[in-house]
Amino acid sequence: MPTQTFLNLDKEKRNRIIDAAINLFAERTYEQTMISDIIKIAKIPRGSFYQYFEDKDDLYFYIFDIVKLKKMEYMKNTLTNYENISFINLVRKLYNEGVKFATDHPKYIKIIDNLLRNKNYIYDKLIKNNISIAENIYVDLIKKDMEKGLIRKDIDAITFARIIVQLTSNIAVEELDLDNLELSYNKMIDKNSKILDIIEYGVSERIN
Amino acid sequence: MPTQTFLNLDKEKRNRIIDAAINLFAERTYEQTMISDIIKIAKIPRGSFYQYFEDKDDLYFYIFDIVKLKKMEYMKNTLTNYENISFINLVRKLYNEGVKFATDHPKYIKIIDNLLRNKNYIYDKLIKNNISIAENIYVDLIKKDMEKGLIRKDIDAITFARIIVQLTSNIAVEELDLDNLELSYNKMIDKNSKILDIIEYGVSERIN
DNA sequence: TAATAACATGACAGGCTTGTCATATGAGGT
DNA sequence: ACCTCATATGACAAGCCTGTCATGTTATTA
Repeated sequence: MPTQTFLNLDKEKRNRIIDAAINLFAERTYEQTMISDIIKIAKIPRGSFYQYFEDKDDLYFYIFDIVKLKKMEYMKNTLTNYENISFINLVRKLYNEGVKFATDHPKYIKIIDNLLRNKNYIYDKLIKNNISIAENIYVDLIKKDMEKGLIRKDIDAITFARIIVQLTSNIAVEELDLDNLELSYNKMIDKNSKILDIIEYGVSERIN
Repeated sequence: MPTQTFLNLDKEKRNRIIDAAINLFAERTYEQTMISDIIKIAKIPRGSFYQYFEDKDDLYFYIFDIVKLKKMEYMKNTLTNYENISFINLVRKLYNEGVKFATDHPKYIKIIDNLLRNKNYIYDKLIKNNISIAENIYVDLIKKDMEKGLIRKDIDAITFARIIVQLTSNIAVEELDLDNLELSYNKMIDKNSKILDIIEYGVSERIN
């Protein structure tokens, strides 16, 4: 948590620091990003930084919170209202919302991507837990769809949930090209749809 | 490449260094592993290390080569002789051979895992290229199976290949428990089989 | 045995980072 | 004008790591 001093800062200065951090964490991993770089770009003295944040972790968590909140804005609706939709279509929707978020806020998605690519203690703190929560929710939804006959009952729900987590958390970002966001958007949407088509067919009730 | 001096070393000393490196690279990532740790465990002076290897990269590449060669031993047969087998069954076979390798040489698979989890420049050098080679081979095989009617023709071959790469390179290791290798083995084989069942059905020709 | 080549050794310089602290500056209230 | 509290500042200590090098030590060969 940033200090009160940081929160009291005038907006311009605060944003200078936040922007510098976002730009750097988007370019490099957590370890590769040095406080020295951040203060150089944000044009604040070293001493000030430590008056605003306890340490690098403190800053990173603060920035990641901003990213997370923004991503939630895109998914909130879907996540609070998924009763009347099949699991696969829920995943489709979330995926597409994620893609929209990614192209609207490429730097934010780069930050997330850097975190996912680097499974250190920060990853453990910020992601690991959430993934297992997601997995559990997915398993429940999959089981419901099994009852409804949308998914074969001989599928292993946990395995299926993990396939989804695995595929959704990684593949999309590879296509993100900062210089051509519109093309990236279309590519990602297309790819997601193709992946989920295969999966959907793979788990659907066999027609005998 | 290690120096001639290193290769001239008596076996005991050479193995002490190799073992120390393997143990450390299995426990920690490349960046987290310090030369100081290696020489402490191998019980050689700092100066000697630099008489054997140019730097940390040099040692790492050497160790990784050992790992790669060992893994190849397990897959060689399948990889040189995959004409009369469907793509999905090839993947099944390779996957199961990978699992055998993993349980026979848990430290080696940990080294690979640490590399896959940390996408830095070492990853780029050692893995990235191979993945795209694998992808290309997969695409060819997928297309052949499409001709044979084993895989639906409306599947996007590249997408399918990537799904396979993605799933096979990541999921298995999560189950590896060094304290119970037999159980791990069974779990991994089981999981792989379940994943590939879903995928196989997902891409197979629809029966109308 | 003497000379030469191969190998061993650890102190040390150099580079980079983080976090601290004593001091300076400014803003608001009385 | 003065005092006080909040904020600003950058030099610096301390830590850590890498790679080098001058100097021993051992092996080999003539």
